[in-house]
Amino acid sequence: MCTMVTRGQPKRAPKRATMVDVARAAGVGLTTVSRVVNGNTSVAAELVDRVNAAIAALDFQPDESGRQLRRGVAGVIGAAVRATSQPNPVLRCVEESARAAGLMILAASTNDDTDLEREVVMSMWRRRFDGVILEPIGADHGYLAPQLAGGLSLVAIDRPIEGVDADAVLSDNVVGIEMAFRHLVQAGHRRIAYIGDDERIYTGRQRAAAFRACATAAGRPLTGLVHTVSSGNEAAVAAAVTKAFGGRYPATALITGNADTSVLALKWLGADARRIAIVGFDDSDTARLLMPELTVIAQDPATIASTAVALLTSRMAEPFRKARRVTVPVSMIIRGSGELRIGR
Amino acid sequence: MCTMVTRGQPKRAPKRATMVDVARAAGVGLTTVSRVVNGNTSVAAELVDRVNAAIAALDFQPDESGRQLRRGVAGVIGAAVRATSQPNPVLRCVEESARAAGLMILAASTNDDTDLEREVVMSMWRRRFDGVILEPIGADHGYLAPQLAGGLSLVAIDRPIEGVDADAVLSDNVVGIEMAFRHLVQAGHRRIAYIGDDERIYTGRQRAAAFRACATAAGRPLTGLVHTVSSGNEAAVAAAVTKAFGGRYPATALITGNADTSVLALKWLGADARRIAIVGFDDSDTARLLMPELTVIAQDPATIASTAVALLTSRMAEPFRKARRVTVPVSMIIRGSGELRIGR
DNA sequence: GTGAAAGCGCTAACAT
DNA sequence: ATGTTAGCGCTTTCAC
Repeated sequence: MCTMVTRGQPKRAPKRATMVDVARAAGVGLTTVSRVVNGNTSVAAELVDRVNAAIAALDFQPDESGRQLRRGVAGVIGAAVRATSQPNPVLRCVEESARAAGLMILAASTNDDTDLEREVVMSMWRRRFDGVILEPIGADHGYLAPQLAGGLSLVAIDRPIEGVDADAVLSDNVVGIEMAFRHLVQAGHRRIAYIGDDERIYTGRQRAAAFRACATAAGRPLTGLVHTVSSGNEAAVAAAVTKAFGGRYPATALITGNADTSVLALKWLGADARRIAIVGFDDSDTARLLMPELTVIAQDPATIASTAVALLTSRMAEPFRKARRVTVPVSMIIRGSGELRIGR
Repeated sequence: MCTMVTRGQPKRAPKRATMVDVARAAGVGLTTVSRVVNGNTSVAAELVDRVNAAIAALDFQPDESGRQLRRGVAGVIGAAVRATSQPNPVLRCVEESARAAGLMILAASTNDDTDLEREVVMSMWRRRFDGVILEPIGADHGYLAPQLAGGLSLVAIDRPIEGVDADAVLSDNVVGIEMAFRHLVQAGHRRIAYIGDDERIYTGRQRAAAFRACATAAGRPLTGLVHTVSSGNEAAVAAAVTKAFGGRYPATALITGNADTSVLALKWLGADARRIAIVGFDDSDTARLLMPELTVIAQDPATIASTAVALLTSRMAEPFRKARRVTVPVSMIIRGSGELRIGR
C-alpha cells in the first residue's frame, strides 16, 4: 500500500489574522487599526485606505471575544424558548425588533425542561449576553436571584417568572377568554365547553380559570364541560371531545385553549365540527386551512416582541429599576367556525 | 410632589465576582480557583472545599469570553437556519445530537435573505464559534472561501453549498420522487401532476427535475402537469391545481414538492382531494391531520442531524480534510391519500 | 500541590 | 492624528 503524500494539507492551525498582523501589514500602529475597524473618524484618509487594504488582503475579522472582554458588552441577546424549530410568532418578531435595535439574537431551546432551561440561561449569563428573553417553564425561578441581582437583564414572555422579580410581557388571556365566551353566548349558546392546556402551565391555568369565571358569572353550566389536557396528548383531547359533545346534554359550542388543542379537537370532531360553534385561542397558519376556517382569539406577537425588546433595552440601561409587567391586548378574528347561531 | 428617596437602588454596576475575588475570598491563589473550576484533580481536598464555598458565596460563574480568548474554543456551535420559530425537525435533532456531544447550539435566522445569511455566518465566525451548521440560501457561497480556508468548520444541510468546497448532508430527493412516482404508476395512474417549490431553490430544482425524468422514462405526459411556485404563494398553488385538475384531461394523481405545497394544494382541491391520489414530499404534523391523511415521502431528520454533527466534529478535529457530501435516504409513509387506484 | 507571571485579541487611557 | 501601554478574565507554562 502506497502512502499518499499529504501535500496541500497544512495540518497546523492556520493562525487567523489578528489586529497586530493588520497593523504590521499596513505599517501602522495597532490602535489605528482598531480605530478604523470601529469607524473612528480621526484617522487620516490615506491610513484608512492602507488599513482597509490590509484588512481585505488578510481577510481580517475582529475577534468578538477579545472585544467583548475589553468592552464588557456582547452585542448579543439570547432567546431561551421552549423550542426553536417550532412555530413561534413572537420569536420571529423579536428577531426583527432586535435587528432594528442593532442586536443579534441567538436562540436556544429549553425543551420544556426545567434543568435545561437553567443550563441555557446560565450559559448565556456566563457568556455575558447583554440580555435574555425567556419563555419560562416551571414554577420557581428563585435560582435566578443572584444573576438578576448581579445585573442580568432578563424579560419573560408569555408567562411571568415566579419566585423572583423580573420584567414580563404577557397576553391578556382573561379578556381573550371573555371575548370568546361572550361571542358564543350572544349567538345563543348555553352549553359551552372548554378544552385547553394543562393547568400546570401558567397560560393553561389562567385561561381555564377565566373560562370557569365566565360560565359561573353567566349562569352557564360547567359540569363535564371543562377539560385540561397536557399539550399534544391526542387521546386526551379525543376523550374530552367525547365527554363534552356526547351524552344526553351535548355542548353546542367549544372554546379551545391553544393552537394545538384547536387542531386536535377539530380532527376528532370530524364532520360534527360543522354543527358546533368553535372559537380557538391562538392564531396559526393552520387556523385558516381548517374546515371551517377557525375563529380565533389572536395574540399580538409584534407588540409582545417590541415590548419585550423595549423592556430589555430599558433594563440594560438601568439594571436595577423596579420590575415591570406589561399585558398586551388580544383580538378576535372571525372566520366562520365560531358564528353558528343556536335557536332558543 | 415629593421626590422619593432611591434607597435600595444601587445604581452603580454590581461588579460581578471574578476569579480573583474568589481566590481572595478563599485565601488561595488564582490558579487554584481555575483548577477547581476546571475539575483539575491535583488540588488538596480542603482547598477544593474552601474554593467551592467561596464560589457559592459569591455566586461566581466563570466568564466564557475570558475563557474562550485564552483557550481558543467556544464550546458553541451555531445553527444558521432559514427561520428559528418555524418547524424544523432537523434543527430539533441537531440540538439533541449536539447536546449529546457536549456542545451548545445557538440558532439564528437567515430569513431566506442572502445578505442576512452572510451577516449571521460572519458574526458566528467573529465569535469564533467552534462550528456552524448552515441551511444555505442563494446560489453562490464563494464569499465563505477565506473563512473556510481560515479554519471555519461548516456543514451545509438540506442543500449543498456552491462556489466553495464544504461538507454537506442532503436528503435523497431523486429517490424520493421516484418512490412517489412509482407508487402512483403502480396504482394505475397515467396523468400525474407535480406541484412544488420554485426551481431557484435547490431542492425545488432537484425534485422537479426528478419528476420530469420519471415521467419521461415512464412514457407519461408532462404538458400542463408540472408547476413550480414560490413558497407560500397560495394563489399560484390554486392556479396550478386548476390547470392540472381542470380542463379536458385532468390529472388523476398529484405529487407535491414540499409540506407547504401539500397543505395548500389540499385546501384548494377541497372535496376533490378524495378523488385524487396524492403523495406529498416532507412529513409534518399537519400531514396526519389532513383529510385524507397524507401519504408522504419523509426525510430522516434524526439521521441528517447526527450526520451533520458528526461531519462537524470530524472537521473540527481535522480542519483541512477533503469535503464530504452525504446523502441520507428517504422513506415513504403510507397513510391513505396516495392509495387511490384507478381502473383502466 | 500551589502560586506568580505571561499572554490570548482587543479597546481605552494616556502620551506625543 | 498617531502610537505606547495597561488590562478586561481567564488558562497555562513554569518555578517552587
